[in-house]
Amino acid sequence: MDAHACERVESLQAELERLRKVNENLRFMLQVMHSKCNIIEAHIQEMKLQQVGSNLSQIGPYYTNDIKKIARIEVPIAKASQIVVRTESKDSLVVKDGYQWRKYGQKVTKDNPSPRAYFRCSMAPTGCPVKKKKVQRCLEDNSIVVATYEGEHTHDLNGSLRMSLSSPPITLDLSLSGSIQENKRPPKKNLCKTTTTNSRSLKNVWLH
DNA sequence: CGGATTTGACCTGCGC
DNA sequence: GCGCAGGTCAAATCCG
Ligand SMILES: [Zn+2]
Repeated sequence: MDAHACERVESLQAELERLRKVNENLRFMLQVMHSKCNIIEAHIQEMKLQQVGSNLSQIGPYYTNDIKKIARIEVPIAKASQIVVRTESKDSLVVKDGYQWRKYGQKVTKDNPSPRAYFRCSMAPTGCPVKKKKVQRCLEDNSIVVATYEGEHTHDLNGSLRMSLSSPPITLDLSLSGSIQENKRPPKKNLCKTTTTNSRSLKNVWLH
């Protein structure tokens, strides 16, 4: 065996690993782009519906079915924010993001082989209109989780989690809580906090 | 013992 | 109406 061959094999393995990581990042970014596209599509729909609604109201009274439809379609658009989170291949579908959620359901969907989990805020009697939906595993990459939040908390993240900020075994929360504390979710801005595409700091992305 | 999770049952909108 | 697909409820169970 030449040392040449061994060396070449090693370098090729290193290259393979590097490319694997690159591929991982690209998958993540693709997921982010997909989510953004969904959001843009939703906005276009909303604008269309507004136009149609105004036209119809100009023309005259229309049926309550249409009103119900429009309301049902428009309401989820109004209050929905997504976050694309990269986890470290944990099965734990239980998200610890600084708030405390209570899981109330889980269903498998038609298109996604992995189930979708539903959460509610643990402080419902404290007046907290929230609904949370979460689906994981973008069909092959089990390290990507897309969480969709609906509604906003009225309470701060008191009452519980004071996680260590160093390196907890659960991977996906510290950067998230930081973004919550800092970004504070501007109410009507399309700004997405995308962590830089540098090398490893690509963790999660807030979309709105 | 109290709260969270699990998980099948149940409900509801929607298309046929 | 019927059936499907997705969303929610609630009894049972788990876990500290
Ligand atoms: Zn809350």
